[in-house]
Amino acid sequence: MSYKIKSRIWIESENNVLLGEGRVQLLKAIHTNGSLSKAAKSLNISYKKAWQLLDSVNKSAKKPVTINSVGGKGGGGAQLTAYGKALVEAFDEINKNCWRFLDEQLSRIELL
Amino acid sequence: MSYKIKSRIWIESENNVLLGEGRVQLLKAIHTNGSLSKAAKSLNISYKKAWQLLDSVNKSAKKPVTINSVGGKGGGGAQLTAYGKALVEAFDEINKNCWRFLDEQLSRIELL
DNA sequence: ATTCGTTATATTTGTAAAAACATAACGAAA
DNA sequence: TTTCGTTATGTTTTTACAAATATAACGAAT
Repeated sequence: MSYKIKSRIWIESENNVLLGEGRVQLLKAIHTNGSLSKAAKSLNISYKKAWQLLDSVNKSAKKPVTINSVGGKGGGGAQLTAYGKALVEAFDEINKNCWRFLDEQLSRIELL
Repeated sequence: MSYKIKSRIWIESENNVLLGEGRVQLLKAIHTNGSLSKAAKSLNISYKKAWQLLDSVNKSAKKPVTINSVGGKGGGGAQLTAYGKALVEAFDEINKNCWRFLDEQLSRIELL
């Protein structure tokens, strides 16, 4: 067969994106790095892009996904809320389930 | 809830895309229009882009997906092969199944 | 009060993808 | 043999998006 099926999923609210793969990756990087700027560096994206993504997520979420602090020792930082962590986990699980589902669907096709 | 989950799926072979939503849409338009140029017009894309897409599909498919004829009465035309039709149907079905599956997955999430 | 690495934001520059434009080749039919 | 609307392809222009650059504001700790 040798064909592969791929997918991209995302969750929207009123034509604003809440979560997608990039956003989830960013939230994970924030969690492990403790700041948005370090998270951006770790993903090789500009701080600005990271900030825009995070801002967009926080705006379309029902509750805050991160707590951002500015100034102070170390300059500040950002950390995931419990809600944010739960969202990340939920998204990842749906995504994995989707992959499994699609692989199974593809294997039924005899034409390829 | 009011959140919606969306997806994009595609089938690849050795990092070339065989089918995706745009390609399938194009194949359908070829089938209903009888020519690539008319199909492109109906989709509001340039002929060149349509040709490149179709070429890519035919190159990564095991068997021809369209039969293209150049010259002659009416200038020529393009039509789907039986194999092409079968691929389109298979893709559409997987896609619909995926939508159903994802909606069902989303409905399990209580956080949203 | 100075320092520091952040968050937050605006502005400019660069780049890759898309669109637009142009044109050759084709071949059945009149 | 001329005509026609195609397929097939190259070239240029435009546009959208990402990247780069710059800078203000912040506030706990020293």
